Amino acid sequence: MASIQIVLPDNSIKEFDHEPTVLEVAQSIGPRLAKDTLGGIVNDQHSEVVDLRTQLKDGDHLKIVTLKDEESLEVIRHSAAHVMAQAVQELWPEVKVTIGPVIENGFYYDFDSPRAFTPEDLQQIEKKMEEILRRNEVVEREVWPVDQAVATFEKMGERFKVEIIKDLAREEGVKEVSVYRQGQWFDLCRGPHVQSLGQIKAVKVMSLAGSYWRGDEKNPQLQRVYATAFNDKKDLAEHLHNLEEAKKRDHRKLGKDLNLFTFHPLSPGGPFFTPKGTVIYNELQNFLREKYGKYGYQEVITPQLFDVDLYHQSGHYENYRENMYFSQIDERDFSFKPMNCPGHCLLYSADKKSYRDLPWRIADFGRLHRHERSGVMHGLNRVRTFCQDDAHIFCRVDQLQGEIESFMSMLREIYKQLNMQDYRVYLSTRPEKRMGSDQIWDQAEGALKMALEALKIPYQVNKGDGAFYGPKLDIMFVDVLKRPWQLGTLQCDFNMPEAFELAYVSEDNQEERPVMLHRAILGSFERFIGVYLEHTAGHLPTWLSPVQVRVLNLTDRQNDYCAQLLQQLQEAGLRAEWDDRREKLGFKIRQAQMEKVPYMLVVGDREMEEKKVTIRLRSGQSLEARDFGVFLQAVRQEVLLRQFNSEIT
RNA sequence: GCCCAUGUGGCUCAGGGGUAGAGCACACCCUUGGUAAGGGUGAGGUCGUGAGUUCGAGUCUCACCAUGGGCUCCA
Repeated sequence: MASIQIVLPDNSIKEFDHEPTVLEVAQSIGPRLAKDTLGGIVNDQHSEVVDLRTQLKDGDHLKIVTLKDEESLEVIRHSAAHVMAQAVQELWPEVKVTIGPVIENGFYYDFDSPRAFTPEDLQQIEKKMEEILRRNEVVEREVWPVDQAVATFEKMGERFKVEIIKDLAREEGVKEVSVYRQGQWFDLCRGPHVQSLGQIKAVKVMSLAGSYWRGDEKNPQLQRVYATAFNDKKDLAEHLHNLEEAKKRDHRKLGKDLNLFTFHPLSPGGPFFTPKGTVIYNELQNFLREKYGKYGYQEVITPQLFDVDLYHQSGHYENYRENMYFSQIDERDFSFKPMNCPGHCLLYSADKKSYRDLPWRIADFGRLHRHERSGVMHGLNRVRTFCQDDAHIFCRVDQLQGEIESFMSMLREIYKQLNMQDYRVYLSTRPEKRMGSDQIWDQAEGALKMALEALKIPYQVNKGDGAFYGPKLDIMFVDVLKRPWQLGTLQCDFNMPEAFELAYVSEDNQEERPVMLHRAILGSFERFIGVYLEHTAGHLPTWLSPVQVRVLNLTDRQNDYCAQLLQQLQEAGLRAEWDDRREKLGFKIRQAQMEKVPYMLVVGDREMEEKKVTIRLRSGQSLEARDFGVFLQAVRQEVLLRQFNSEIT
């Protein structure tokens, strides 16, 4: 018999007289390894883990996955999802199962239950899961013909499973399906799964939520139980700790604690920025204005309210009405603008444009209103009124690449200055349903690609994910907690210029249609402030801090000196305060710390006599006393240059 | 919009049928204090809104409003 060779990561070869499973290979290496085996990675395919019961072929490269490997989490969690489903059905046999996939930090299972689960039920589920894990049952894989599977699940009343199997048979022509059995309980599943349930060391049921069968509102509503599983108790504890940390830097909490913004029931989704929050808002706007100057943009102001006819022309009424606010005045229908582009098109055609006017880059900090569905609002991240750092560029097709490059450079510059170094770029290309000729799409997609390549910016292609009116770039910012946020975007638009019959006169005196680029870097000020607060945990750079310097006196003997300092700080354009309350230094420091004031100037008799200040940073570090003028210069410089980190040490 | 949870002074929360509590913040007084809370006194709430049950409702029931977790992850 021909021998079957399996290649291990160190390039050693194991030989078999038949096609072995992953587990058999592990057994051939050693019993300890076999015991710990959770799956395998075959031929290094995107580190996708296959079931340990998978049969290997001659010449396969195999990496055995054990508890020690990151990849094992997927297997553990997948099996833990089955354990949860089993636990729920042991507790409430009438509950039907649907699906239970692994997600980013855990897994969930969607149940069809006649009774809504309660928070107490979650604890019960967790207890039952632990009980099942202790039984340490062996997990077995069985392969059933479709007919048998349908009949079995039908008899059990598991209608969702039946639907899944029938769909698989119909859409993918599947003839048989795999079933995993643990003791009496079994579930239809592709795998991979553990050898025995005792290999799952740490589980935690997290939360409860509503969901819909196959994610569609029209389908029956299911109950989703979120949970997670880890390789050991320590990792689980660490994960829970990280969640606590994320909670601490939740922008809604910081917004309250730092007194930056608030909400009122009379304007759901309508944030109020306090004086302090408004400082951040305006500073960001000024920051962008400075960049606009550098990159050749002109700022414009356009109306808030438009006759609905505008939105018929732009197509928003037909496609976006659900999200718009309307108002009738003098028997005429108006709508609040949900975006700036239609207004900008009107402004574009207010006068005759020549090719010499292009590219025409106009920026607008106009307020937008979008009627988001009531259940989707979330702090500053999703609101109903907001302001984008929006701009539109009208240009010729052959100018596209240059404009895209310029945009990406500007984005890179801004993100770098804000210490947002980690971001990903996605290029979405033509969808099935689209407008415009293939030639225009070729040009636009080509321009996007060439611009990214010219700047050596790595990107991923989302094939077919573009808008019907043009391809786009989406920029996902990844924050310090590794969470992605979509902030920046650049979209090519062939539709709007068409709808508004925009034109320019070319060199040879022909009327030509410009291309329109929609672009934003921060997204919206609202969302950006939310994201940035979480990214920095509220430790905003000095130039964005509502209070930049606070003077703290020890006794009222220093009052005159402190008043002088305050005046000089304010005259230098800094946002400075003097805490002149008759409180102890420790108390004043505590307060300034909690407000995350970047610089605390401690002034006692010593400082006063030597005309110095002692600086305390919000990091807790205390610096030695120095000349006030030197400090003032340094802070001014830091603010002027909008530095992220303090140079004062 | 849908499912579940929550809503008590500015903030964080306790109280679960007999008519409102704490800490912080706030005001005043004492304390002049060297790097994250000195002490005292006081003011402040028709307990999200509306209806119902009850002799009596923050407390139980229902409706509404708002907020929070989700509704994208597909055997």
